[in-house]
Amino acid sequence: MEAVATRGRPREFDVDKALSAALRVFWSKGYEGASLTDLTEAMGITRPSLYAAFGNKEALFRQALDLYEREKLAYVGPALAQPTAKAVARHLLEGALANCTSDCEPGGCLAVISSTACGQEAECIRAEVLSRSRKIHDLFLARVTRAIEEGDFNIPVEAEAITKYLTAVLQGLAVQAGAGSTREELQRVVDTTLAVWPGR
Amino acid sequence: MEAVATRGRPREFDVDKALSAALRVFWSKGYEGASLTDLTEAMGITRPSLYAAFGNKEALFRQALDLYEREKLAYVGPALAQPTAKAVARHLLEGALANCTSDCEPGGCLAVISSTACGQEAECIRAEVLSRSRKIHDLFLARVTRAIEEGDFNIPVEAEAITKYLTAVLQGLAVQAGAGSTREELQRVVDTTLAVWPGR
DNA sequence: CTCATTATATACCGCTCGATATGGAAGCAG
DNA sequence: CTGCTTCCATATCGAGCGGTATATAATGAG
Repeated sequence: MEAVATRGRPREFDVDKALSAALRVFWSKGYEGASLTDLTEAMGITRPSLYAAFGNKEALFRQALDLYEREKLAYVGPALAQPTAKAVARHLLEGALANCTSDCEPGGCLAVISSTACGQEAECIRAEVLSRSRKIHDLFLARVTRAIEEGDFNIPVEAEAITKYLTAVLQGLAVQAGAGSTREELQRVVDTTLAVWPGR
Repeated sequence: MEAVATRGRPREFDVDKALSAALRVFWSKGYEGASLTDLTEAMGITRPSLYAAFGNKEALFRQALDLYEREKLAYVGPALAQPTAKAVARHLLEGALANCTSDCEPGGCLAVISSTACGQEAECIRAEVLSRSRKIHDLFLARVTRAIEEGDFNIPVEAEAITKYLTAVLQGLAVQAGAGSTREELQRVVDTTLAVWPGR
């Protein structure tokens, strides 16, 4: 894609590692809460290096968001491939729980953190995150629609309603994880959600 | 409580109305997202007047939080006084829904917005909000404990688990309301939660 | 009236923000 | 080696932040 420079001084840092470090900062502090000083210190590089490699703060965030979707939200695809609605729900809940309560990563969910209101500087960031969340929502909605046709539910449900219901639980998990709840406590929330799940 | 000044120039603005306006700004932009310029413009007063009347930005936020609890979270008390766990849940869900999707108020929940991660300037604000949230949580937990003793559930449940489960749904409602979901969509989430509720 | 007291209005403070200009160090082509 | 390119380090930019000093206007006490 991008031509490798054959001349000039080579980079002294690993772009992937730096982006990973930036992701962790955004994840724990949000877009506006993460200052360039926070970012450069965590990434181990200087400001000009950051701007040369990633463009600016907003572009860096988008690339961090790409990384987040690619690595941390990888569980969504296999979860949607489960054979029943309840199995889908279980995999989504367990995946979100693992993602939100990792020992070596920040608590909570980057998307939930970044989509809560903040200053107007972050409005376009908010829009970007909401747009990406909607895409995942639509995939989930299609899966639930199929599950209804396949008779996975034992009560009458609307696809949109059950989709947004489980999304709400997942978002609540993220909020509580960010607020400091332990994995054991959140595991019980997951178990409860599955215990009341209306179908197979 | 406070002695009325008998001398000096009288105030030209209504303190309660100004605080109400400040609450709306914090509610829609969060603590750090709300600048003093945003606040003073919405309140219709100047900076020195704000500092004379409320102390500083943090003190203003705490007073706005008091107002929020007193007026916008007033539904919690009556909800917990309902006779069955399901009625409690219904009143909490409907109250939260009304609070999060009012036509004349910002979307979402001030507590959820303020407890999501941001810069370190807001750390003590976060702690304050989390502390207050825990108090409400404890009231709710005690009510659920009583409901279990009274046989309101038709599956085996732990009080802490069901409490945090419903809290998660409520928080998810707030996140979705802040993200722009309509009241009709969120009403269906409420209905779904009640439809799968395990007991009376 | 005068005087003390309090509120408002304007301008400004130091600080941090995101973003850059500048100069030198490090590499490859010839 | 020279010449060119790219990266790193330092210092700095203008803007906005929370907060305030100062001066003026408006009231009641005497």
